[in-house]
Amino acid sequence: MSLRYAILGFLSSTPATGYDIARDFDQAAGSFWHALRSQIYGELKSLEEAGLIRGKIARGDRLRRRVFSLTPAGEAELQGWVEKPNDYPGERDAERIKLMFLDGAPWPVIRRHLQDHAAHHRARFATWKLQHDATGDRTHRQLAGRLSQRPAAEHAKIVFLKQLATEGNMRRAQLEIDWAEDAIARIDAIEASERLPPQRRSAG
Amino acid sequence: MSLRYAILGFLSSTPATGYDIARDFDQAAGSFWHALRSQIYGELKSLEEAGLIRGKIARGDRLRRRVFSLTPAGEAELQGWVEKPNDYPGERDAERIKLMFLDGAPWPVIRRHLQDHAAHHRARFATWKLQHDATGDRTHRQLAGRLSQRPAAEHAKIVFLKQLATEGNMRRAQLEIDWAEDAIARIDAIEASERLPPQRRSAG
DNA sequence: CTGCCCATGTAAATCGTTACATGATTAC
DNA sequence: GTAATCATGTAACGATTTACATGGGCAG
Repeated sequence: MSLRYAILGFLSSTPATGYDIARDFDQAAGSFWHALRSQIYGELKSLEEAGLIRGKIARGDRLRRRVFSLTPAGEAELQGWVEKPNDYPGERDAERIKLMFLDGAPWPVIRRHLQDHAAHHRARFATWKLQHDATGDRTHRQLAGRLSQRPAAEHAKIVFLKQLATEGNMRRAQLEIDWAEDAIARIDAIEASERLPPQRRSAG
Repeated sequence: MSLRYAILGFLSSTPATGYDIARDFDQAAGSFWHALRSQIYGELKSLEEAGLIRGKIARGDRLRRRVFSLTPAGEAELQGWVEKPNDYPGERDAERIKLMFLDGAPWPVIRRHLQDHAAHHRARFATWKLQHDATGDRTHRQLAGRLSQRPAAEHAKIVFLKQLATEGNMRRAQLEIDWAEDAIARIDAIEASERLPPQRRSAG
């Protein structure tokens, strides 16, 4: 059900077309909830049928783009949802399964797995950092829209929460990098010791 | 597709019935890939049709339980999969969406959200630690099965990788706890300063 | 007038959850 | 005998991915 609310959240910052949402989702609410165009259009349809959003075609728009915005019911629905305790999904982590069952593979294959992992999270870190910085200096598009419709007294809180979220994700990415690099160092040590002929315990 | 491989991985440690898998999944391969009984039975059926596992009813078993084990094709399929680079799924994190759009809620509601988050991950940490310790002393059931069918020379590697995985998850859980506690402390400070009458900058 | 981006969808298939259905065995 | 647990599934629904389909506007 979360896509529903990710979209409501997006639209609570600024009205947008389905295309806008699909295009910007990965830099805004959707950076925490990935979704594809096809799914977004479907969800918009169902949100409109539920009366939570309304789509209007600006007169004179030749492309007949439908610009969606929240209805009061939609605002209430979003607010009700965010205040409900989160229910955490079960673990689903293919990377860990691969790692565990790589125990029949040679060390270089395992090292590669961990290097890929670190590389992936270095890229993730960079994109979270961009969002974090763009939030700090208020150049972030969605954020700017949100601030513009809220009293100045609330701005600090809005920025604080958004940065709390992005900061947490930066810390997560950094942890994955550190974990993988630690693991690689330990594997280097293991491999080095395996390459030596078996040693006696005494140094005599 | 990963459930398929989580099950293949499970069965690569020990033969089991669908019921066994469903019961023990959360302490074994399934601790990294949550799944329900109904889905497991379905996947077993499809794995058997694909010739990757085989189910046998032990003669004399009144319950006619089907004990599944990997075929050589299944072993090859698993090995091929784990060595392929992982493709990381898009972000899907309802907690972060809630946090961001809690900016219209009072601080106590936000603090509660973060306390719940910390509590959730304290529980997760504890279960990962149990697995990690049970791996270290070889009392972990699935691990014991796996070790018993592999040469002693490989045991250290098998334990190392499993502990690498559980250790990583412990670190993740700890990070979430730290992040939430940091955030709560910052909110405490904000609230304390908000409760004071607006202060002038000079201390005169 | 051609290729690219804007813009909106539908269809089919797969993956995952929730609810339902059934029967055997074991402990009390 | 009856309740709990063992054991195996099916059905319906919802969420997600992949592929397909269509047409307008704009720059060269």
